Amino acid sequence: MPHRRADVVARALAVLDAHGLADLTMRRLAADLGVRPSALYHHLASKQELLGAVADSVLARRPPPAPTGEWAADTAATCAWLRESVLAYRDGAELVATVASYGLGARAAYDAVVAALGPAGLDDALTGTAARTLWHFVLGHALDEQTHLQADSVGALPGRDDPRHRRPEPDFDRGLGLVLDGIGLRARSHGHV
Amino acid sequence: MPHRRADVVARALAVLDAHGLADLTMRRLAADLGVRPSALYHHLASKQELLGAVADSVLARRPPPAPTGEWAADTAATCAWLRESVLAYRDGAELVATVASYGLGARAAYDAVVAALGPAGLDDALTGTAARTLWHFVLGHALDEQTHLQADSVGALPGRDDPRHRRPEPDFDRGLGLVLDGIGLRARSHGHV
DNA sequence: ACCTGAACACCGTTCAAGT
DNA sequence: ACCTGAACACCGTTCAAGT
Repeated sequence: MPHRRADVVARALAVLDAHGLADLTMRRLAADLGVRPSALYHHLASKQELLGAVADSVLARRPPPAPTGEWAADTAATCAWLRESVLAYRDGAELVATVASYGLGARAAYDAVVAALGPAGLDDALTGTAARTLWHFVLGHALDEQTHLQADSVGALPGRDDPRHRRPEPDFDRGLGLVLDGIGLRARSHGHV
Repeated sequence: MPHRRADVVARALAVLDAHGLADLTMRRLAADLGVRPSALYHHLASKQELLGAVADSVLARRPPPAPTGEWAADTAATCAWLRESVLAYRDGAELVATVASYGLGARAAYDAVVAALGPAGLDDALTGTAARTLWHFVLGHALDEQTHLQADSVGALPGRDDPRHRRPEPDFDRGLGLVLDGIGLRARSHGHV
């Protein structure tokens, strides 16, 4: 039975999650679909386009939270959504960060951060700066976790190396709080609430 | 004349700067040195090791600024140094970010950020969180510039697309200020000075 | 010590041709 | 429309052998 573009992208997502970004090759994906590599180019123009579509699938698994108008809570919720979305798939953070930095996808997710930030009342340029700062923080942090770099080895204050402690949310929340407070100092209504 | 490891790494840095990270392959580097690809493995165990060494070369071009004890000024200066270091070579940000996230190098640079932050008096865990937040901000921001994504297209508030405006330092400085202020709220002496 | 030669197991992409 | 077959121009790495 013939495949459609959506089948190819869905299968690519499965390969990503099962084997990682390094093993998500056009040839392996083709083999997985029971087809020759050249057949993929009937559905997609390039591997770049495939990666963009897969990244968008990762981010479409769950929709971003609907804004309530409280910028700090909305922004925190949107960042948490982005984090959870990329952590839900193997190498999700690396994929989304790469795709976004080459402008191949993930636009809706970035726009969701900008939208959440809106009611803070920053001027356009500063809103963009704040959104990019949050974007890099969330993806960089998730990337550290997923390449696991066991989190504190990029990390590692000399002398602090407990073997297996998850250090899960607290580190993310504290870092996010840092940035949100910095934004809060510049928001229309000082003190981010 | 035979080569030494340092020659190989120096040549790799030249290839990086002239042709970009995608073209920095073992085969191309070997050809550039007038040698067969297999000869490189006499000097380096793997391409990963090469990339780690090249990243360290990028960061060794200039030493990080010496701390003065004023954490906010020192941290800003160290971030500026990191930014300038990676921007000084083609694809420098991508290289350093990748190498760091896989734990292959760039440790001294990260430690310099931690050291600058020291006098802020945060506890160890929060110092690490703050340092990683800054690290991701600086490299993510530089990456956006270098993949030029023309800066505001990860970016692009809908309706704001002037064609060719550099938007150089201000955006970086404002983003950095955001994070530094967030850190300042948690520093021993509130208000980051 | 430093390198060659030859191989292994891969890549992304194009394009004429089949059905 | 969807795919095959065959090719092109590449990858990183290993290993026996040369000097």
